[in-house]
Parts: sequence; C-alpha cells; structure tokens
Amino acid sequence: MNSDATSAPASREERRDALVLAAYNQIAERGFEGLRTREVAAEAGVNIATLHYYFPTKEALIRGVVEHAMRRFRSTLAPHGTPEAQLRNHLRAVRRLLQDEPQLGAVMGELSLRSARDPAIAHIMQDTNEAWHRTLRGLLRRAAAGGHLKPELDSDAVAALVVAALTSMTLPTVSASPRTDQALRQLERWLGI
Amino acid sequence: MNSDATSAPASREERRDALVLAAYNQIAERGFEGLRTREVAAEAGVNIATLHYYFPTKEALIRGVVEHAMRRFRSTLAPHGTPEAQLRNHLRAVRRLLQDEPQLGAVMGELSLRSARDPAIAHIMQDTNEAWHRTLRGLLRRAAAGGHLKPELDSDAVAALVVAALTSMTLPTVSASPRTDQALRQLERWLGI
Amino acid sequence: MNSDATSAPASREERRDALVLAAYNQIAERGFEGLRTREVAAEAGVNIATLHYYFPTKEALIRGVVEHAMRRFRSTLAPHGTPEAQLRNHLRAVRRLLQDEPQLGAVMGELSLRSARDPAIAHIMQDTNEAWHRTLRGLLRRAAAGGHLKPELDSDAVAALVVAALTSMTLPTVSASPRTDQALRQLERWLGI
Amino acid sequence: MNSDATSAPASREERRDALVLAAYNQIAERGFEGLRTREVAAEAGVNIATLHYYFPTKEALIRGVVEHAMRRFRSTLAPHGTPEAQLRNHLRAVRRLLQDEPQLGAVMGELSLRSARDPAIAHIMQDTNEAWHRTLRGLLRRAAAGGHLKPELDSDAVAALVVAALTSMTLPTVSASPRTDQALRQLERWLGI
DNA sequence: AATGAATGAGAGTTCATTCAT
DNA sequence: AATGAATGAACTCTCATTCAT
Repeated sequence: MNSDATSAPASREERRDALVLAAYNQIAERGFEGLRTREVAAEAGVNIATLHYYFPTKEALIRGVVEHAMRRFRSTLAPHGTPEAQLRNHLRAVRRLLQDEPQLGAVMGELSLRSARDPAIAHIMQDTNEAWHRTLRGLLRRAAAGGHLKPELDSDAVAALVVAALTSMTLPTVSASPRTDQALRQLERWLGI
Repeated sequence: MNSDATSAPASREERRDALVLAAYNQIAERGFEGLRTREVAAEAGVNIATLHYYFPTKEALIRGVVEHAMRRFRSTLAPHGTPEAQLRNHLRAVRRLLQDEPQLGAVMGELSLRSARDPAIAHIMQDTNEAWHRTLRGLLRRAAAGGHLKPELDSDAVAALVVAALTSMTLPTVSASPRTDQALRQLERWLGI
Repeated sequence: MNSDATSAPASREERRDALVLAAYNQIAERGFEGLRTREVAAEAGVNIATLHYYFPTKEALIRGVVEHAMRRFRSTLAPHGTPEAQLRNHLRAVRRLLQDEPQLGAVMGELSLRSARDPAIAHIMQDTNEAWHRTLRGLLRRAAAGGHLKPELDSDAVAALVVAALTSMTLPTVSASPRTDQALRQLERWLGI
Repeated sequence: MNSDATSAPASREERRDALVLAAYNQIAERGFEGLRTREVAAEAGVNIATLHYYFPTKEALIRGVVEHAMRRFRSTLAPHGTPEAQLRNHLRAVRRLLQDEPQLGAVMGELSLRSARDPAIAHIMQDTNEAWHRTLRGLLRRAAAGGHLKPELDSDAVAALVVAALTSMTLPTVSASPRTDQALRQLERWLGI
C-alpha cells in the first residue's frame, strides 16, 4: 500500500505510472491469475473508478505493464566496452537484474506464458527476443573477429543458447536453484570470456 | 468433449483420470488464469457436482494435475545405453517430448510460475528438478570417467546449465523460436557428444 | 416481495415464470430505466446467481417478459359471438384488461418505445399489431356484410383507427384521463355497434 | 457533435439551451434508459462538470427537456381560420410535426410513460393534455354551432377520441404503421371536415 | 465560467462450492 | 455415484456527482 499522506499531488503521468507499477507488482506477486483491478487501485492509493479513468479496461492496464516490463528489460541490452567484456557484463547484468528485481523475472515469465494466448503480447515478446538475439550474435561475431573467442563457434547457435539459458532464469524453478550461478559461469568458461 | 454414449461405464479411477486429463489440457490451453472447473467437467463429460465428488476443491484437482505432469515428465528421465548416448538421447527426448506434447511444456511453465506462490508445488517441482539434476550429473561423471567427455568439465555446473537450457523450452517464447534446435546442438558440441 | 416460506418447492417452469413475472412487474413499476436484475431476483425470492442460471443475460430475461406480455395481450384477441358483438366486446375487453392489469399497459408502452431501438422487439410488436389489425378488419367486414355496420366504412382505415385508439390507452397520460371511456363509447357510436 | 471552433462565444442562455437540446435528442434516440449525462455534455461540446454547473442534477436537466418538449408541442395548438379548418389543420399539423421531428414523438412517449413514476412530469403532462382537450372541444363546439359539424356529436367525447388517436402516434408501433394516415382520414370523414 | 481528475455506489455477470435428491 | 438447482462472494466496469483549480 502506497498511500502517503505527505506525498506531493501526482501529475497525470505519475499517476499512470503508479498504476502500472502497482499492476506490475501484483502480477509478479500473484500472477495474471490473481490480478485484481481493485487491488491495483488500492496499492496505487486511488479509487477503482480512477483506475478506469486512466485505463479504460483491464487489458489496457496490462498493455501498460507489458510496455513497462519491456522497457525495464531492454535497459540491460545496451552495454559498452570490448565485445568480450560486453558479453561477460551482459550475462552478469541480466543475472543481477533478475536478482535485484525479482518481479521482473516473474512478470516476464507470466508474459511469456500469456503470449501463447495473446497475439499482441506474442508479437512484442518476439520482437524483444529477436533484438536480444541479434545483439548477442553481433557481440559474439565481433569478439571472434578480434580473436578473443574460439572461432569455430556458430554465433547464431551460441546466441540462441545464451538467450535460452538467461530466459530460463525467469522461472522460479531455475532462478531459485543455488546452482544457477555455476551454470552461468560454465557458459562463460565455454565462451572463453 | 468426451462423452461417448457407447463407452463402457467408467471406473472410479478412470473417471478421476479423465478429469485430471481434462484439467491438464485446459491449463495448457488457457493457463491457470483461464482454468474453469465447469469447463473441465464438461470436457470430461460429467456434471460440475460430480467433479466435486472426486475432487473436493479446485486445489485438489490441481494437485492431481501436478502429479500427472510430473509423472509424464519423469518418464523421460529413465534412459539406457552408454552414458554419452544416454546424455545425447536425453536432450533429444526432452526436445521431442515438448514438441509432441506441447501441453506438457505449457503446464510445466504454469506450474513453475505458480511454485512461487504455492509451497506445495514449489516442493514437488524442486524435488523433480533435483532428481533431474542428479541424473544428469551422474551421466556426466560416468561419461567423463569413461574418457568420453572433456575431463575439465564441472559436472555440477554443466548439469545445471543443461537443466536450465531444457527448462527454458517450456516457455513459448523460446520453444517457438526456430533457433532452439541450433542451441541444443551447440550444447551437444560443447559436451563433445 | 414473494418469499413465502410455506410455499411448495417450485418446479423449473414455475421458477422461470416467477422470474419473468417479477421482471414484468418491475418494468411496469419502474420502466426499463429502473429494471434491476437484483431487484427481480429478490422479488422472485431467489439469489441473483439463480436468475442467471435461468436467464444467462438481462436481455434473455427481457425477451421472456416480451413473450409473456404478448401472450397476455393476445388473449384478448379471441372473442366469439356475432361480429358486431365481438367488436363491442373486444373494445371493452381491452379497456377492462388494461384497467384490471395496469402493468400490461405500462409494459406494452415500454416495449413500444423500446422497439425503436431493438429490432427484435420491433419485429414482435409489428407481428402482433398486424394480427390485431387483421382480426379487427375481418370483424368489420363481416359486420358490414351482415348489414350491421354502415357499409360506406373503409374497414382498413377504421381498423387502424381502433388500433390506434386502443393503443393510446397504454400511455398513462391517456388511460388516466376520466374521458377515455367517453372516447371509446363515441367510437362505438360511430361504428353503430 | 456540435463543437464549432469558429462559433461566437455562447451566452449563458444559449449554452443552457444547447444542453437541453442535446438531452432532448439523446432521449429521443436512446430513451431515458440510455440517457447519459456525459453523452449529453459531449454532444453540446462541453465538459461534464460544465453540465453540472448549469444543471445541478440529472433530474434538473430532464425538467429542462420537459419544458422544451411541451413548448415545442404547444406550438401546434394555436391555429387560426374557421373552426372546421382549424380542426382539420390541427390534425394534419400534429401528424406533420411528428413526421418532421420524430424526436418529439419519441420524447413525448418517454415522458408519458415516465409520468407514471414522476408526479412532477405527470402534472405537467396532465395540464398540457387538459389544454389540448379544451382547445379541441372548443373548436368542435364552435364548428357544431356554425352548422359545420354533425350536431349530435358529444364534443367532450370526440375531443377525447381525437386526443387519444393523435397521442397514439407518439408510439413507434403506431406511427411506423403505413395505415396511420388512413386512420386520421377516417377520423376526418366521421367529423365531416 | 469552465475543466480534469476523482469517487461512492451500484450495475450485470461469473465461479467455486453446496445441497437435496 | 451422480446431478440439477441454488448461492455467497467477488469480479470488471459504469455513472452521476463533486472538488480543486
């Protein structure tokens, strides 16, 4: 619950964001299964009718959450440094992001499952995944060209494997395991970074 | 819809199984979000009250689905042959299972996410994952001991990575990608199998 | 409110009818504007969910009311005796029906207005009106053929005027006027019956 | 939608009238059942809060509509010429008015039904009807006195019948019928005008 | 004089569960 | 063992109205 009597009056954008964030947290905590508009409104400190003033339907609110999660996740995709360093940093950044903000993993997992039933989400997730894959493949190729990576690697296949390994960490079953860090380090060893 | 007027009268066990299977399919198709007991009963060809005769609550029915999914999944964990062959076969068997019975992946994904909220499911999923991990680690060790695997590999870490990679395939985002097979082949290459 | 603790258990058909009757009374009392499913359920002595067990939507319930009102009204259209007597009896029967069961007039008025927005209702009302018109025209012709009516009358036009005059009595503005009976008697005088 | 950016700034009275007219049109189109203040405000090109500045409640707005409709209708009641001509003209004027401005019939019908629940409306409608009746009766008497009408007619009863017949034309069921004009002509024939 | 933002009360509808038979 | 009927609680969404500016 967020109702802070001393907080400054929220602007239009801030209130929208607060609602999206509340929904984001609710989805992380209870899944789409347990997402209740009244709960979201309460957590944002507003009346249920106010929620509908900003988002005409629950679906519209969910689209807001999708955008938020994607923006949040894409922030990890813009590294700098040498390609090898970027690769290593990227693996660790994703891992850290999912650890520091466990909601993101949960929401991404929920969205991934929902994409099987919701073409709009499927499309967005696919786009994001494609961008992610291309970024990784680019890094792998440049690292190989610079002689800092075993040249026999198929950059497409490796990129796909890295995406898969990192994606699996959005699932509690995997991310809760104490061996997940070992798995990532093994990946780094194989990549030689 | 399963109501076959000419079918033999269903035994207690058969009816229970039919209900579990109907629920399993419903979860695969609509997620926990869209699981409706009435729909399950209808698909099993019985009245909603009959469902509650076999499963007092929706939760009880879900526990039945969990058992079913786990049994289904564990069946892939019992390979034979040389350790290297078992390893390779296992990777392919999991891949094939998820392709042939897409419901299993969907349900496993749903269960994985739900385990964050449901300790009972979390416990079962963890047990299954532990068993899976131990099986893989054993194979890796025996393969290494037989000289059929690069000896410098940390079998614990590799097993974790394999589990992660295969688990990621329960998510539509990954399993729908055309590069998933390449990723698996890359894994085989690194393992040297 | 109808909840009679000593009443016999209602059969499927009885309960349906009770709900339709409750809705019919509510529409008469408060108009479509004030029709509330919860109120209807309460008047029929059942839970709101039970109402939806019998009628999936409010619209379905309204269709039930339309049928009921039409059946109720058509019952007046089957007279017997000589054509002149039938005519006279019909005028009086309609008048009496609307006086004894003021709900019917109110509901018919509501339906008439709603037919401007609801093609299904428009169709039903039109059919009923056509049947009514034909019945009256038939009576007028037979009465004229028997020499009991001024032969110069245009039976089509007269029938239309009778329908209009009687229909106007569904409006409270008209039916509440103390001169409505005089108007009907004037009509009889002109018809010579 | 009426928002004309180039129009002169509306005066207090004009804005009030615009809102009443918008409400009048909405009632004609959707009935009291579908009357929404937001829709009215939008059609008048103002904010919903502005509507409440002019009309504190929805009821107040409706009273405004009642006045407007009554004024509109009464305009037909002031004929001139010989009594017979006035009578004939009146019948035709009402018919034409309802054809040219179908909203008026719809609104009058809605008001008539509402008068059963709303004493204020009932009172106004009754007054209007009384005035109408007296006007017609006066015309009938003068026409009879002038020898232009069958003298045996009961002017009170005939006036009531004329009012009833014309009132019925506010109902779509009647006014939509192609025989309404015939009915009116039959009335004229009987009156001998 | 006018508005964007907010809300309380309540609408129709859904759903897991229960009960009498 | 099986069901039709019934329900309490809760859901998303709507609407007339209010309030600060």
